[in-house]
Amino acid sequence: MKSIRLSQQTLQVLDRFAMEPASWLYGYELSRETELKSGTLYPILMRLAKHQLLETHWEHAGEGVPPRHTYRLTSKGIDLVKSERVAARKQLATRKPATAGGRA
Amino acid sequence: MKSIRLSQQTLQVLDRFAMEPASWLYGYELSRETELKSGTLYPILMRLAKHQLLETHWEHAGEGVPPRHTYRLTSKGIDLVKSERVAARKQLATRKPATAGGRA
DNA sequence: CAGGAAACTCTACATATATAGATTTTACTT
DNA sequence: AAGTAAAATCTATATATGTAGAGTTTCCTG
Repeated sequence: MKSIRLSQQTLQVLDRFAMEPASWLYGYELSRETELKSGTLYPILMRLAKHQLLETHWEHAGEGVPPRHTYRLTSKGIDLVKSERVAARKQLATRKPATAGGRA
Repeated sequence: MKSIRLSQQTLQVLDRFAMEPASWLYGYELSRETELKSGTLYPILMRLAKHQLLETHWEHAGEGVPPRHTYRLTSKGIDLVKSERVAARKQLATRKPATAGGRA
């Protein structure tokens, strides 16, 4: 399996998951928070799940309540988010040296 | 529990179920076939279920497929539909005598 | 770097279930 | 029959998930 492309939109989604690494989140909620359209978001979620960065689950809330398709970071997903953070910091350091921590 | 009101729309729905008394049907399908709007249809289904004329079930079709809320006639529902049919025939007979079965 | 293939995004639409609140219909009571 | 209370319908909107297909971006290879 080819490795996934970490577009800006995909990173946005991963970052939202990284805020609460243990929680199950569902599409509509994510679409409100990231302001990604469903036609962008759902394919991203499916790709992330296919690459096992997210695991999925249909949540049964109750009798009259339609089940929700929920997603959560796998440990592989958590690792990826962490290393992406490191990479982002490094790149930032290269391009804009010492905005924070420079001489007073 | 007060007995349910058998409006024209409710009878339409019951009749559709009576066409296939053993099958589970779901809302969207019924809304296309009866041309009832979802805002009319879903409350009818919920009322019929509340009165135990229909039983309900969330159908899990598969991994990528959202579950559907399906409904089916209970035996009580089947009885009611049958007796409604008899009642309708009687009323018809009273009002329009012998359109079918008259003398040749 | 140019060209093409694959991956991805975006717009639009389809599928699916449900609720809020205004209006209408029905049933009950006098 | 008129009043009224309850029940049902209807319009509009929200919630929720997904796909098709056009267009764009990215990656890879010569």
